[in-house]
Amino acid sequence: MTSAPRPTDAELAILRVLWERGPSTVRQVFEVLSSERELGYTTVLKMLQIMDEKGLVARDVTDRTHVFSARETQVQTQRHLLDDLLDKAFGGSSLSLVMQALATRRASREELAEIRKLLDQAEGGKR
Amino acid sequence: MTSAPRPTDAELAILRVLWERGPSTVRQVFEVLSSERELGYTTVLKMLQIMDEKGLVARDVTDRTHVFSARETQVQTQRHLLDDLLDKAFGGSSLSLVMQALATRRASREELAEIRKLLDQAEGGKR
DNA sequence: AACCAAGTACGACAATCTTCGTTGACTACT
DNA sequence: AGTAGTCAACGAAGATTGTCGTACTTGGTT
Repeated sequence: MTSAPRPTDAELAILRVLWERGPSTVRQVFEVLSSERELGYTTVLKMLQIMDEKGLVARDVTDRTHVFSARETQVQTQRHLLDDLLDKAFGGSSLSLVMQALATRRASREELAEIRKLLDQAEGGKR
Repeated sequence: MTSAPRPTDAELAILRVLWERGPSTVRQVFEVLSSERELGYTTVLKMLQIMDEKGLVARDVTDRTHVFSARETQVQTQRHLLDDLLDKAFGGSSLSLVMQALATRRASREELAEIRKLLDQAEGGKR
């Protein structure tokens, strides 16, 4: 069996809720999502059914009201998505990816300092 | 008119060729792509027609054999994709994105130095 | 003028994505 | 027992993606 496929945008929105809230019922996911945008309860349900089939989420059927949880951690998924993007759009060059990421100007000064610290560690560990 | 939509995987493969080669005919793109994997000439043609409609590529109709070129530079597209991913999967935190990127791939010491230099510039510009 | 190679356009198709409406089952309360 | 509310399952519809086959067009060569 191949590993779980890349989540779509709508699937990612659901995963975000699962990562934040932890294991949740359809209704709980629906509440969060419907407060952000218009969508129906059954839409979320169907999404979760599909994501279950794909192996993106796990489903606890113990109670009548099923409980869903993300199968991968947010970090694992992030890594996969980044890896994918690296291949598809950056020719595998993590350097240019990082450069672009820093150039978006969305990084605050604190974040930059944080990254610098990380760089120190990375270089230290390489010695 | 909204800006060009996010290119799909197949579209990115074509854009890669256009970025490398510069403005190209369908046949030229087809040659490159079909050497990597099996696909038909008309598939590439159709792809480019769609990408033209979407505004991802420009088309020069002067000659009978049309010439297509990417409307955005590789860097611009990379930035958009990164921005998108940042929103959808990283909660807008470029810090964690960069951390993941650095953790995923073994960056060489030269690359790390390069990134450090970039950091200096970024911080300097913020002052 | 007739023909052929190379090009574009059109339409179709299966697969996937996203969205629901409807139905049937179960629960809890009268 | 009957009824109102909650829930999962099913099926469907419209949009997008990725892939071509076929048909039409045109410019160059006999």
